[in-house]
Amino acid sequence: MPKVLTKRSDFVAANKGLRNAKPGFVLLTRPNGGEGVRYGITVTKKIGNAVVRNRMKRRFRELLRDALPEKALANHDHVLIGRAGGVERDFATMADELGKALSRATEGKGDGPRRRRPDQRSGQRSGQRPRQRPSGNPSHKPPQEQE
RNA sequence: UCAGGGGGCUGAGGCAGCCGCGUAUGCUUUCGGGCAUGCGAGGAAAGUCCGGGCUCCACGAAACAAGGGUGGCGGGUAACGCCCGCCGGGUGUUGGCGUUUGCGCCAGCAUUCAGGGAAAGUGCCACAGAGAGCAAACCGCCGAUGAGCCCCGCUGAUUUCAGUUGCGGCUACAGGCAAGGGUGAAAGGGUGCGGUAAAAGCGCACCGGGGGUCUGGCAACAGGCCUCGCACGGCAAACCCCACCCGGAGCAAGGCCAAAUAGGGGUCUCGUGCCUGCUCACGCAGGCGAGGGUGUUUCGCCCUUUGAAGACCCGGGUUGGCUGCUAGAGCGCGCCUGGCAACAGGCCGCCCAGAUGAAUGGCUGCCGCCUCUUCGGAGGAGACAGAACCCGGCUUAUGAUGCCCCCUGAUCCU
RNA sequence: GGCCCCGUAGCUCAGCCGGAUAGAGCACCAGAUUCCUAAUCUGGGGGCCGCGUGUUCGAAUCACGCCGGGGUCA
Repeated sequence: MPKVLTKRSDFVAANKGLRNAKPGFVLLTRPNGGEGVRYGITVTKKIGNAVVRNRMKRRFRELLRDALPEKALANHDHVLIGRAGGVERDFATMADELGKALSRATEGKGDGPRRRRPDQRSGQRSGQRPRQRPSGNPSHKPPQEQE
C-alpha cells in the first residue's frame, strides 16, 4: 500500500490542489515533490458519530486499495473527504466514481476551488479577505483551470 | 382473552468461501520482506459521576485546624456514594373488619425514599391573615357571674321615692370561649359522647403522641405494661452539630534513547561562629549554636553555615522512536461446599484486542426472525453504538425475540 | 485520553446564601423633534432563565442526572 498522510500541514496543502467532487466523497490531488503516491482520508464530526466515521474511512480505504495501484497519479497526494451518504451508497458505483475522478485529475481537470458562501459575519469581520474574491482567481490556482 | 402504555431481567443472530487489514508466535530472507498458525471491539467500549490498582510528586509521628464527602441497621467487597437482606416511612391497588358513608384500622401485592440530629445553638417561614412561633381574637358564640335599665312581687314612708327578691326580660359595659366562619403550605392532636351560659382534654372511650420500664432482636426496631391530657410546628439538597472516611496529580502519569536550541533572564537563601577526630597541609567527618523549611503545636527530621555557590521559576529547542502495554481483585449457562441472598472457599478447564491519521472493509451463499404465499418462492427488519493503562460499580442510549410485574380500556363467564 | 469552566431578551451581561412584576445597556417597533436622515427625548414589545427529576409552602437561585458549548495538558 502507498504511504499514509500523517501531518496536518499535508492535508491543508492538499486543499490547494485539484478538487473533484462526487456524491459520496470529494477527491483532492496535489503534487508532493517526489514523495511517491500517498493518500489520506478526512471525515469530519459533521458526518456522524464515531461508528459512522470509522466505517466510512474503512470503505474509502478499500476503494483506494483497488484504484490506486493502476490509476494513481505518480508523486501526488490523494485526499478523500467524506460527505453525507458515503456510508449508505453502493460500493460498486462509488468505485466507478472514484475511477472517473482519478482520470479527470490525471487530465488535470477539477471542479474548481471551494466557493465560500458569502455570509455577512465573515465578510464584515476580516477586511482583507473579501478583497481577493472580486479580483478573479487566486494565484495558486493551476493555469489550466482559468476560463 | 385481546389491545394500548410503563417498568425490570435475559440477550446483542449463526455457519462458510474468496480478496484485504492489525497483532503475537514460529520458520525463512537477497534484510525491503515473505509464508504458516492463533487471536482481533461493547453491554454499554459512552457520560467521566463514584471507588480502587499502577506511576510520579509531597511525605516523621501524634493531636488539632481547614476543606471535601457519606448518612436507618446488619452483612458482602480490595474499596465505594455499589450490591444483598432486614427495619421504618410515602403512594397506588385488592381483600376483610368497623363506620357518623367522610373515612379509619388490619393484611397482601406493586412501587418509591439523599431515611442521622429540629428539647446544642443561630437563621428563615414572603403575600394573605386578627394572629406565624413566649400563640392570637376579625367576624362570631355566650353573657352563668358582675354592672346598668325595665317588669312582677314584697317592705318602709306623705302619691312622686328608697330598699330588696326573682325558673323574668333587655343592653352587650366588664368579662368568658376558641366550637364554627374566614386567611394560609402550616393556626398548638383527631373522631364521638358527656358537659356548659357558651365552650374547651374540662371529663370519658377509641386512635395518635411524649416519658419510663420490661420482653424479643447483634442492631435498626417491634410488642407488652405503667404513666402524662398533650408540652415539644416546619425547613439541615440554610448555617450548623454528631459519627465515619479522605495527601495531591494523573499513562498527554512516569522512564530511556536520538535530534535540536540555549549557554540567557528573574526571585530567594547567603556575607557568620565555636569544639572534637583524621591529615604535614589543602581538606573531610561528627557535634553545639544560628538562620530557613515542613498548614499549626510538641518532639523530631531536612537544608545552609562561604564556595562565589545552591534552590525555584521564566525563557529557548524538539513535536521523532522505544517503553509503560496488557495474565488480571481475569474468564467459564463447569462441579462441589457454606450462606435466605449479595458473595466466599475448594477443584477442574481456558488465555480472551493492544491500534497510534489509529487495525474489522469489499463481494457472495445457506440457515434463523417477521409478513404474504399459487408452498416453487417473494418482500422486509436488524437498534444503541467503536477499546486507547487496567479493573469494580452507577447513570444514560437501545430494535427484535422470550419471560415476569403494574396500569388503562373492551369482551366473556361466575 | 485526562482535567477544568460556562449556559438568563436578537447580542453583551446583572440577579444566584430561595419570596412571585426576572432587570440594565446595545439592538427592534411606534411617536415627538427635523425639509429628510443621524443624534436626542418619550413610550412599547420581546424570556419554556439549556432540558428533566427532586428538596421546599414556594426554585433563575439549592441538589442530582442529562444536553450543548468552550478552555487546557504531550
